[in-house]
Amino acid sequence: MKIIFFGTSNVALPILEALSKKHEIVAVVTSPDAKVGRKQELKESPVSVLATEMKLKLLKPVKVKGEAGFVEELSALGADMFVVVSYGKILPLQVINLPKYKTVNVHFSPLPKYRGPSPIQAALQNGDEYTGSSVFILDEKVDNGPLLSTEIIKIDSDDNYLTLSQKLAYKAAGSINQVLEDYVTGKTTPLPQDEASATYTKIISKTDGQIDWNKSAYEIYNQFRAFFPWPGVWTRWNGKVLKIIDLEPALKSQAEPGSAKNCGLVLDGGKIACGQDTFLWLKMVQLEGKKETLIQDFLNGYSEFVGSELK
RNA sequence: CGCGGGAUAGAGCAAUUGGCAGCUCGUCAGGCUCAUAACCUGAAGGUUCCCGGUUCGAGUCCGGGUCCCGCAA
Repeated sequence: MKIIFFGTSNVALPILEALSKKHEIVAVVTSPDAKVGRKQELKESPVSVLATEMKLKLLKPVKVKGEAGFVEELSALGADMFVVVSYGKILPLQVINLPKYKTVNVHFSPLPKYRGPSPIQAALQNGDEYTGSSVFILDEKVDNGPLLSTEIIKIDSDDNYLTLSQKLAYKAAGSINQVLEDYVTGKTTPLPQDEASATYTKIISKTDGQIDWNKSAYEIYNQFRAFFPWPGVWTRWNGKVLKIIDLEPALKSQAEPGSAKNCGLVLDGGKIACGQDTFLWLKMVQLEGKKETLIQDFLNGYSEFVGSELK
């Protein structure tokens, strides 16, 4: 089958590789190179790097809709199916319906749960034990089309965005060819999603990383897992931003009933009082303008840290 | 030239108007202890990022350079 692959981030990579083993990838569409970092250097997307390595035809439209001649170019490639994984842009119907077998999307949640741009983060942040990946046929609404397959995987208690997205990506890559084959041969019937149980996620922004110390240590830990490595979690100390690079909820036996009235209070050893009489240990932090620092070193340098309050 | 913070002992940080470069931890030696990441005593460890300037005297003031980081994007 001739396939055009749409993808941008790391999670798309294993699936592109898997597809290329069974099918002819006539083109890869990815987001344009973006300026990144303090020096504003242009950086190509992970999918762009892989596609270049694989010597695949690469397209980087700024806009899918408005770009002159883009739809015609796609059409001319004569693909049988489009496959979309974490592309980052919404495709118009005009594009979706071009190929014979339409456009298939891999979404990293058990749809209709967690539709939208941050399903992996949402599962972690909510402390879910299970999540999954879904393959469905795109329609005009976001993550709304009929399902071809859903796979469930367990979330480990120490999984973060990085590890979980890897697991999901490889799991999906392992079955994608079978799912597509069953689809084109008519072995599976696309199943409409249950609209009533749909939930939605939103785009993650930097401000989502700010810690609310009134939440329990476990909620904060889940926030930390969900936003690792980006945007990370942070708080304020002495009016400065303090990034929390690593943290760990304290065991119940380390709790000190009654002392958690001041949420955000720093106790000995870098233990922080959180909501619901819980505590967490800071393990590595970074003050704005400074480097990442082990909490022991940080405490050695800033003797006034213990007893102060994080906001 | 987008905005801003920083570079001082192995690590993390101080150092007042320019005046012998300190603190906590670590390291080493000794002591105490059944024992310990505990406690006591002592020691080693510095080209204060680099180059130049001002000064009797510069970590500190001035000029230039290198590197690191936060924000924004």
